[in-house]
Amino acid sequence: MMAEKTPKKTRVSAGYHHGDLRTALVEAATDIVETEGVMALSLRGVARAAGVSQTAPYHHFADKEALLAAVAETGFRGLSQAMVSHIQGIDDAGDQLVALGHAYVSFATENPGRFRLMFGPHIPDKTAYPDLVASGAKSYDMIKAAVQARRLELDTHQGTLEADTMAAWSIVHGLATLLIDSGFNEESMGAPTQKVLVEHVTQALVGGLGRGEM
Amino acid sequence: MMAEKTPKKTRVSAGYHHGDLRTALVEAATDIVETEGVMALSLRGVARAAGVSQTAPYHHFADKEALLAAVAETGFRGLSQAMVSHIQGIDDAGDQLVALGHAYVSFATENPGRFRLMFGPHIPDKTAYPDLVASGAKSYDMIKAAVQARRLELDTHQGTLEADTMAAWSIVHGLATLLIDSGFNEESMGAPTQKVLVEHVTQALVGGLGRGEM
DNA sequence: GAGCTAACTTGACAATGTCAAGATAAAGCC
DNA sequence: GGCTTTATCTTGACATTGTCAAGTTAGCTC
Repeated sequence: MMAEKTPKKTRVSAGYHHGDLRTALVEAATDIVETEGVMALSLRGVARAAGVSQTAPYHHFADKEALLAAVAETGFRGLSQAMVSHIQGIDDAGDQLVALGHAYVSFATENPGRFRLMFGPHIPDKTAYPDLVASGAKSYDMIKAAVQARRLELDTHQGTLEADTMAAWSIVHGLATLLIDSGFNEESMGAPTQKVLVEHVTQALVGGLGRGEM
Repeated sequence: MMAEKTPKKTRVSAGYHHGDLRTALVEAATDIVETEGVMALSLRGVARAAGVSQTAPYHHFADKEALLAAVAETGFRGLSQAMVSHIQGIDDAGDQLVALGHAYVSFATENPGRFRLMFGPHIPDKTAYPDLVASGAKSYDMIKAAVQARRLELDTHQGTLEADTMAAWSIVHGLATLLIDSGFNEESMGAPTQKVLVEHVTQALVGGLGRGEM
């Protein structure tokens, strides 16, 4: 036989014990969230998709919301991963910020279901899931680091680092949510326009950061 | 008697016919959305709050989503109203943009439930509700007009009006959603900070708009 | 092997969204 | 006035859902 043993992480498939139901459930849920939307997801449906009984998920998640939190967490991990790989080899802080913007917006438009889950109201109190908060903080910290570097480049001491970080985060986050939420893509523009938009929008910010008029 | 007749818009209260169930339902739903969150809203609960049977709402709304759309619509109306009143008497386009930012963010933080409903995934296909789209477009148009004016002030012909509008909308929308979604308010800052943040963030944009480095 | 425990199942319950059929009353027509 | 029409609201029902309680299975330790 080709595979003599079934280690921990691979599915054992057709037994009473599933082998790795937890990740199977997260994957099935992610799939549903991405293809049919959060609204269409039911715990029972996820269990069905994973080939187990309705109550099996309760041995791995406290309730439906906890499953969603796990899905959101993998989303945050994917997001910060994408951000990391987008700034590799870029030294200029301004360029880094633009690159982070591209990564952020691309992730959102490519995984709208997860993105909405990550920031939407389906997990009302996200602080109840420490792992969620932790993986979410990574993206924030990356933006903050780039903003910090940019401030050093410009020798800016105006405003606070946090406020500038919020500005940077706001603009990419806003663009991302607007792109996926307000049916902008399809009608009024084509595929390449998104990149141009991100470029323009982030440049507007990068150009404006050091220049307060207050 | 003090009130001799019951005109169309006031509740007739205790009859078989309600008088104005539609608006009563929207009001009850808005209340629940704002106090307990969208997640906690059930059609039956709304009906209960309005003092009617479970299926009464179906004579005024096709389904639960249609009720939510109506709530969201009043939200959009309130938003553009707030925006209008915030720029009254302001001539400078840059100042107008800042004022619009304040209006936008204040509306979001003061009506987080409605705001989440307006842009969140609970109404998956918003284009199915023309009135919703129409009232949403008003806010967009106001931002666009201010951006247009700002471009004239700066004599900018760089990028497109739409792209600049998206930049402006993105930054205020992003800030608004981040403020209400990522538990930022309570912990790390006090009440006055929000205003400062809006000021800083919008100024960063206004300062950057005319200054592309592309 | 015996027993322990985690993983899974069946069965049930209350709550929900929604449909079908009937009851009520307000408005229009004579 | 009385009669008919029609919009409004109700009762009753159904499938689906989230979740609990109690039982079953099987892998692990000794």
